[in-house]
Parts: sequence; structure tokens; C-alpha cells
Amino acid sequence: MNELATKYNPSDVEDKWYAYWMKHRLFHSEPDSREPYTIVIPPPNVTGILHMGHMLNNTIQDILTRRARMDGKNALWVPGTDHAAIATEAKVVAKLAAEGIKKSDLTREEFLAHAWDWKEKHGGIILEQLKKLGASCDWERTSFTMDDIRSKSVIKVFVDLYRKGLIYRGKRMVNWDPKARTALSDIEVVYKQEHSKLYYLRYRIVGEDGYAIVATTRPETIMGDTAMCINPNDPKNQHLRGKRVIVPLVNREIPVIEDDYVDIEFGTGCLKVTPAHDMNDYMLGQKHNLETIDIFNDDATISEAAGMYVGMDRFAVREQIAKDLEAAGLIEKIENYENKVGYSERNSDTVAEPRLSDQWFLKMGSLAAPALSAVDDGVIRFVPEKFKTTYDHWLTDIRDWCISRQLWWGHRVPAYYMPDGSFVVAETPEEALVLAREINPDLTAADLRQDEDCLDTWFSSWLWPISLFNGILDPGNKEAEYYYPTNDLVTGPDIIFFWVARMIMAGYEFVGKQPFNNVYFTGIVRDEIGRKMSKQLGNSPDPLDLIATYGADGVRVGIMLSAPAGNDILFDKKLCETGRNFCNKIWNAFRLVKGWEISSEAKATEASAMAIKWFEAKLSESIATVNDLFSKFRISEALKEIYRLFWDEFSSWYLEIVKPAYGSPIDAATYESTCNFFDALLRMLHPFMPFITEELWQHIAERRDGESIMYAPTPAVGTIDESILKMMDHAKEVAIGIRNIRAEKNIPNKEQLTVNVIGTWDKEEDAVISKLCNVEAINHNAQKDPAAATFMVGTTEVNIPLLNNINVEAELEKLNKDLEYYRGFLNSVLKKLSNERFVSNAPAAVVEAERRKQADAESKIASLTQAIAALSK
RNA sequence: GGGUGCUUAGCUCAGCUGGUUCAGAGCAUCUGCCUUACAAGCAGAGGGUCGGGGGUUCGAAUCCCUCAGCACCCACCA
Repeated sequence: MNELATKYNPSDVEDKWYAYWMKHRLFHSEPDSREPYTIVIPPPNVTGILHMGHMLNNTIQDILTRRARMDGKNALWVPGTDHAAIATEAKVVAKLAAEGIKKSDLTREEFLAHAWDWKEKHGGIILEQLKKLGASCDWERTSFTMDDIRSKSVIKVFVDLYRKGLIYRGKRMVNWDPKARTALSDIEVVYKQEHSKLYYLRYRIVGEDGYAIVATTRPETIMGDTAMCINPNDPKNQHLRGKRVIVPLVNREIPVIEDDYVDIEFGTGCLKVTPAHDMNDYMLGQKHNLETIDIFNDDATISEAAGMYVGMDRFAVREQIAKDLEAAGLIEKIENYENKVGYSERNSDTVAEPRLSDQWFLKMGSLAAPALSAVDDGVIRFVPEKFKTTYDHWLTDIRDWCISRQLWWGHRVPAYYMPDGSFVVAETPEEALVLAREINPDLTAADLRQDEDCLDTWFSSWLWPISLFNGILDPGNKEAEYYYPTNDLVTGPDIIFFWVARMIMAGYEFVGKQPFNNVYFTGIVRDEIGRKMSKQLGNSPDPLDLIATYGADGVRVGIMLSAPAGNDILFDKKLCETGRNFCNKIWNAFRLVKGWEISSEAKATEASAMAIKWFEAKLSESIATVNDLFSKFRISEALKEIYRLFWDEFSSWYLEIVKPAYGSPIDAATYESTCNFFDALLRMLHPFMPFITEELWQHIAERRDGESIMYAPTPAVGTIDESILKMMDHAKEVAIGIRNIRAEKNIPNKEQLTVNVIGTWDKEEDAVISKLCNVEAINHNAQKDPAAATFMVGTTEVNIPLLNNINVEAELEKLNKDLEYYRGFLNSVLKKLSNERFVSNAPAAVVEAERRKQADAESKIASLTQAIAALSK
């Protein structure tokens, strides 16, 4: 087919077919009588851009969706984005700062106007990028966690949980992000191992000359010290019992308290207690009724309450105070120390600060119970299963969720304060007023003040599989009934707590059913030397560049070739090259087939007829394998299987056999079978490589406008004729043997050969061998020719008489090497068989197999010995 | 401190229920080929005592124990 280039050009076809699919609304789904198949996308950050993790994740989702669609299901993949409260607010703040605008100078409404502007401008770029990848999402259903339905759902759920008594407000020690100036949940703190210093500080003992030495990593918090604590059982520190000590520099007297929380072995056994700035100290403070001095502002600069270093940053103070303490002779020593420091997950350069503040919490105990059993009982299946343990562990010992954030970009807490400080919780200000009036009939709308806080982003995304179908506001509606529970969720294990676990809880709490049946955890994408891909390292290739270079199909294949479930994937561009080359292979196979001239008179050759029968069986066998792999979510292996089928079996063997001689036409029957095989292969490949398969599928047969491979059925398993598979395996072995002889002896392919078979095989395969190896005649039960190259297939010897004299010495060397090998082999088999315990204990079939090996080896040795004798004459 | 994985060819990894689909694949390397679909290709070749040690078994890459190294997750040791 001359009009087809020798190389596949993805850019010629990708946009064309994506537009075609969109035009014909082929991604769109409505409830109908078919079985539904549903995936909801893990919503990427609305202002984010595509990275390799998304590529992997969404390629898998697309494969699953497209496969389900071809399996005849009503497949729906719902796209959308997440408002990403902290991340997006940080971006908007930074953008405003660049323009010289401070957030603190803006009203909430003004700031939100800027934020929405930003969202309009940058939001959804990532979704456009997904289209380039070929994602078959139903774009008509694109949602956003802050759109109308999703926002109202969040508020409704908040009110519901509040009324159930599961949400409460309270002053608690929480993790604080001083950059974003907001509270964080426990799991939003990431601990990193660090080289720190351990400062040994001198606290003078009141009424004595000596000092008590306290070891701390955070000397800057001494202004907040309100006690020193020792273990009552610590023999070293008995002399401190009941004493008071003086905080160095600060010169405040504090009591020495006793608690067996203190580790006698650590440092000096003396612990400084700073209830406002440490989780444990807070606990001690509560227990021992200590004063709490909050020495930090919300941006972690020193507050007025500290009395010194006011306005300085905490880390600057740490350095300064060390110098000042040193100068005052109040430092005993400073040691190097390894410890873990908690950072804000969203502002990864910012150390989180434990901070006492008023926040909203969700009680988790009753929510966790059904979520735990759903996974334990297998109602929800995790792939790979190992993540069950992690999940169990977290849910078993779960803590309340801090759901409030001191941000503006997000869903505002629907609590309304009355002038006396008490509050009501309601979905709207109007309802709030009604409730407030029940308490105080004199109140007006103007008296109510809505809580300033927003809700954690995850407090909206945990509803995603429900709220996408409006299942919160309109429970039991037609769509929710049809699409929920969704089938598969594809996500990374890093958000198993943030998102997966919470969605399961929400599913049971608000619908009474699991949100999905299977969770497929992908690995983390790393670079070729194992580093996590990140913007900072600059080691993440731009997915769109990759698509431009290798084509979307090539990149999809590249990423899938190395992506077993749950294992990290070391991404190497070379795999995309493999993917691109595969596209090219498919393309050229198509060029070959489409280039044939078809003759209705010609009859199928014997070789072609056999090849067709064989490939039918091979195809069926492969389809069965792929089906099995899909059922186990071994998607990467499924692709490898199809890759091998297309490249090795179809292209290298099948096409080579049926290919007509140059200039000759192909018979119509073989042509038709070949096209049917090609069609089936394209359908198997389509979920992985949507674009090239659509392009070729449209050309392999007549198609109507609007038809698409997207809705062509996945090929079904036919009968698998084992005998023909075996016969062909044998024929391949013979062909490889002959090719080797040609290579060794430098015999051009054009030169026809004669093959003598000493022994026999099924003559049906002769035609195939002749076709593949340009063999003129195969003589069965032939006489041994001493001047022939020889090789063995099974127990049969194959002789190729050569026109030119063969190199006797080289031939002998080869034969002797073979002989040596088979003697060794026979030896090991005999050893096994002479072991009585083996013969009596091993299953009969295994013993039988060994006996057969013995017979084979003996026969081979006999033939080889003969051949050597003949040659040596 | 607890947990979960991993360690197989130079590299990345398969190897699911112990035994001819058990020592594999791809990439890389090497040797021939511009053979009329494809040099982004074709035909071949070499390369591993399956992390160390012990055990169970007729038989172990595969099951058990142990040691070592690596990775990740969880946990309030200043």
C-alpha cells in the first residue's frame, strides 16, 4: 500500500480520532439495561499539571474502562478536579504577592474572587492533557469538588454528622502549618529523619547552688516552659523531688513535677515541659494542671507572650538563644542528634508546629467499623492484597479527624455563632436563623456570624463516588442506583488513608454500601536510578513531550510495560521507545497485508491452510491467558502477552508463512482469515493503544461513520486445538535449526535446500517448513549423508546435504559438543531414576517423564554417535 | 520501636498451587543480514552456583527458620 508511510506517524491520527470519538459522544454513558461498569477518577488538583504518576494512573483507568466497554458493559469513567484547598490557596497567595497584594489586605470575598479567577484560568489544563493521552472519560460529566452539587453535598454531610453527634468543636493540640497558617490533620504531617542538635540546658535549682540539666532539641521553646518533669523512680534525680527550678535566660521559677512518662534513660532524665508546643507536654500539662504559655504567633514567629525575641522566626531564635545561653554559661553541652521532624505535607519545606487551637473534629470510631470489615470480609478487594494490613492497622487505631482549616478557598464550615458565642449548625443562613431563634427569639440575621474556617479538602473528596451521581442530595436517584457502587478504583497507596479509607467510610455512612468493589494500587513512578519523580529534582519528563516524541500509544505501552500492581516503577524513556517501535511494527504488518493483491482464483496453499488453523488456536490460547490476567489485574502482563502474540506469533511466524511470493497474489480465503486475525488483534490491543488500533481498524474493513473499535467486542476464546499447537512448535524448531545452518554455513536465503530426515515427523508440517526456509524437498526416512550439516529435533536427526564441501572438523566439534551435553543430561536423569526413594515417592507421572527423558537422551546419543562415526570416515 | 515488601543475567523485572512452559522476558552486548511490510527492522549467540547460612522433602528460585542489605508505611521518646 504505497500511500502508507513506512513509519507510523501518531500526530496524523491521534487528534483526528479523539475528535471523532468526542463528536459521536462515544465516551458518554447513560443508565440503560446493560450491566454498568464505573470508574471515578481520583480528582487531580484543579490547577495542577499532568505528571508521570497521573500518566500511569489514568492509563490504567482508561485500559480498564475501554476493556469493559468492549466487553459489552455500559462503561463510564467520570472525570473531575479537586479544589485542593491548601495547595491552591498557596498558589493564589503567591500570585497575589507577586503583584504586591497581601492576602491580609483583602476581604474574604475579594480573595475568593481572585481564587476563582485563577481557577478559571488554570483549572482544567490537566483534563485537556488527559485527552492527549487518549482518556475515554465522559467529559459531559466533568465535575469539581467546589461546584454546586458537590458543595451542597459537603455542607449537608457536615450538618448530618453534626446532628448525629459525630462532629464537635474543641480546643485541642493540632498540627499547624505556619506557612499556610492553618491546622492540619495528623496524616498531613510527614516525618523526615534529620541531623539535629541536642542541647543540654542548665536549670538552676531554687535554693541550691547546683543545676538540673535538661536535654532538648528545641531550646527556643523555653519561654513556654511551665514545669520540669522527672520520673519518680529515677535514682539519679531523687534530689530534685519537690524542688523548683529556674528557666535559663527567662528566669522564671517552675515546679519539678513527677511522672513515669519520662524515660529515665533519655538525656539526663529531666524533661522540660512546654504544654503549648508539644503533644506530650500538653498531656502532662493537663494531667498536672500546668499553665500553658503560647509563645508562637500563627506564622511561628515569637509572640508577645514569650516576653523575649518577640517577632523573630522560631529557627532564628533557636540559633540566637543557643548563643545567648552559651554566653550566659547556661549550656552544659551540645550533641549531634538524629531525630524525626514533622513537615507539612502540602508545604513540604515547612516544619509543622504542634499548636493549641479551636478546631472542628470528626469522631471516627463508628465510621471505621464497617469500613474495616468491608475490606476484611473481601467485599472490597485490594490489589495487591498487602495493603490490607496497612489499612487494617490504621483503621483499628484511628484518631479523630481534624476537619477544619484556616483557609478561605474551600467549603466554609456551616456553623453560625450567636452573640453569646454559642452556635447553631445548619445548611443555610436561613435555617440557621430559624434554629437560633428557637434559642433566642430576638435574634436577627445580622446577629449571626458564620464560622470563618473551611473544611479539609478530603472532607469533600471522600464523598466523590457518591456526590458525582448526586447521591448525597438526592439519595437513591436513578443514576446513583445504576452507577453506584462503582467497580474499580485506581490510585496510589500514598492516599490509602487520606482518601481510600475515608471514601469507604462515607460509602457505608451515607449510602450503606461500599463505594467500589476493587481498589487497584499503582506503584510510585521513579526515575531510572530509583528517585521519586519530583519537580524539585527536575527528573520527571513532561508527559506531553513524551507524547509528542513517541505518540500517546507508545507512551502508554512504555509505562504499562513496567507497571506491575503495587510495585514502584522505574520509568525509563527507553520503554516508550519500545512502545513506539511496537506501533511501527503493527503499522508495517498492516502495510504488508493491505499491500497484497487478492486473487479469487488462487487456492490457499497447504502451508497457509495450516498456518490459519494454527493461529486460530494460538489466538484463542492467548485470549484465554489475557482474560485470566485481567481478572487478576495483571494488566502489565496482559499487555506483554498481546505484544508477544502480535510480534512473535503473528508477525514473525504467521505472516511469514502466508505471505505470497513476490509479485504473486494471495488467495481470497487466506486474505480474509488474515484480516480477521488482524481485526481480533487490534481489538485485543485497543484498550492499551486506542489511537493506532482505531486508525487501522477503520481501514481493515468497511466502516460506517460513527462506528468505532471502541464498541467492537473483545475477541472470544474459540476451540484450542492442542495437536496443531504441538505440530507447529515442532515445525518452528525445525525452521530454527535450518536457519542456524544457513547462518553458520553462510548459505544465502535464496539458495534452495534439501532436507533429509533420519526418522520421521508429521508430514503435514512439511509445507510450512518449506515455505519458511526455502526448502525444495524434505526426504523422510532418508539415508544419512556424510557430507551434510546436522541437527537434532527431539529424537529425529535432520541432515542438510550441502553443495559445497562442509568443514568436517567444525561439524565434528559441534556434534561432539552436543554428544557431551546429552551424556551429561542422561547421567543426571539416570541418577534420579536410580534413587529408589525418588521412584517410590514421586508421583507416577513425574517418574514417567524422567523415563521418557532417558529414552530421548539415549536415542539422541545413538544418532549423534552414528553421525560422528559417519563423518570421521 | 512495630509492620509490610524486596534481593533471580550488565540493567529493569516475570517466575501464581514445590517436579519439561524452570532457570525465563525485555533492554543492553556480540555475530550475520540494506532478504520486496518493518534497520524504530530481520536471523542468531553469549551471559545467572536464583542475597548468605541452615532446615523440611525423593526433589527447593519456589515452603520453614535465621542472618545481612535495601525500600516503604505506622508510632508522642524530649
